[in-house]
Amino acid sequence: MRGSSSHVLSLLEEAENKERKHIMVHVMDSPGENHLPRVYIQDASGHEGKEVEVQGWLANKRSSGKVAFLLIRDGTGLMQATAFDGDYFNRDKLKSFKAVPLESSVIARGKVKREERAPGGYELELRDFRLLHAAEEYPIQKKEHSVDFLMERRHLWLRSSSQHAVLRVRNRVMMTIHAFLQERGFTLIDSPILTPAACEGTASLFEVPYFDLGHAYLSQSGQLYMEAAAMAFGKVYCLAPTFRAEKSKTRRHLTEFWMLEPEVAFADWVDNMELQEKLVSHVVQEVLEKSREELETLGRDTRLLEKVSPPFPRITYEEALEILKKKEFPISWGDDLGGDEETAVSEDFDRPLFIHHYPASVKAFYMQPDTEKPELVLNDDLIAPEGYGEIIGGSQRIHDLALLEQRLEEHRLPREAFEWYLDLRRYGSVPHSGFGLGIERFTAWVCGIQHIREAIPFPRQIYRMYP
RNA sequence: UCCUCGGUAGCUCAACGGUGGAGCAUCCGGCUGUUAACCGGAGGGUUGCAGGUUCGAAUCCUGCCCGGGGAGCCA
Repeated sequence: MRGSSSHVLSLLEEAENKERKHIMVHVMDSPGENHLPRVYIQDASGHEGKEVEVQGWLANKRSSGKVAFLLIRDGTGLMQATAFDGDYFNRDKLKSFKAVPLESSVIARGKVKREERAPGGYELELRDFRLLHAAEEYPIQKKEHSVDFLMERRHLWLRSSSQHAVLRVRNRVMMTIHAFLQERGFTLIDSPILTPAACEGTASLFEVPYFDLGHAYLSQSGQLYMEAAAMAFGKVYCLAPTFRAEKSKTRRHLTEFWMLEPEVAFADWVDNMELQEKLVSHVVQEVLEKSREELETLGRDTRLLEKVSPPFPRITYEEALEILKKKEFPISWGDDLGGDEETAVSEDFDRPLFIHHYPASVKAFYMQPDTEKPELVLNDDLIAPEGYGEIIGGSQRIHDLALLEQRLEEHRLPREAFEWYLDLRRYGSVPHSGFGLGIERFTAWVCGIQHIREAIPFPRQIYRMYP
């Protein structure tokens, strides 16, 4: 592989001739000619003093007359490659690095060296550099952009360190949830995406044509199916996309988002809250421990996250009203709590806050009323601190057939569509409870980002379907 | 659907009734340890669209289009 630096130069000349468009070169030489171990950047420290090959993209570059710095990104990390005027590169050839466009795909070979001045503590002393594909001028620059500009280029924005960090945390959240529930005997049961009718009857639904049966609707919750599954498997959950055709235009809403929905048979509303606080605490602590680097990249102040451990403070809806009245909110019994109200109440607490026992009139038809005060239901909302709002909504479900029938009528829901659901109350009905956790809201809170659209790889919003 | 803010160079913004500028990006040149590197030079504009007021409009008025933030709804 000697003479490879002239290889760079020739490629660049070729690029100039073609006005730097779409240069593809063969990467693999005849096997065995240069058999360097291909190393991922996150593992580079284990190869100190050895010659390795790194495959990636050019994230940034700097140079002076006799030294060039090439910052390479490979998905696992960032590594600086250095080239000097010396044995492997002369001054002219160093100059040619300046012409390699950002985000070009490259293969770099050299010796791994410990270097305090390099980002990450290690750098690659470059001996050979290959341009796999010379990028066109990269639209996302090193200085700031508007969110709109970046969202139009979401497919490229994913490469930036902040977005990379958020989605790595999301990955950690998802995997930790699965592990937590699996270890506790839960079975993953996938709910259908195409459904025949509204689960809760209130929110608007996305409608899709469905052969001779007319229309299907994209699922807005897997809960009713989870209730069926809980009667078969005891402890179940789904973690799946959810669709809401509401014209919500806020930082807390997406039209397509992912929701975790556990459901447990023989569990009451208190068991339900205990499961929620254990799950939330465990996931937060796992992210703090195993995704610390990502949180640092995001500049997340983790002091409040460190405090997230059971038990969470619990107040009733009526106690929440008292707090709001002291803060001079114009609210009266029977009103639902909006985002501003939730934030105002949660400000008094330094941990996630349960608000339970809401008026039945503002909640879904399937929620179990309190025996003493039947105008209240055995539900809970979990409000994240720092203004991130509701991340969980949960409740004990109605197990009595007659009561559920009555509720369907009151909510004017088509009974036919719910016959199967009523069956669950005909054949061995039991008290049972469950909840829904919004993955993007949770991830946004843990990451400390302002808008949940960055917490999903390709957000769907009312005015955005691209890319 | 409602409230509110905005649309000027490739990007982020300034100019707020009197000849459209800056930083970054791009191109050219310089620099031996850079960290969103730095220094010098060059090119780059139908000010979202349509109409109106005015001697004169990016700027004021009307309508439309597009987007941001928020409300409602909820995860």
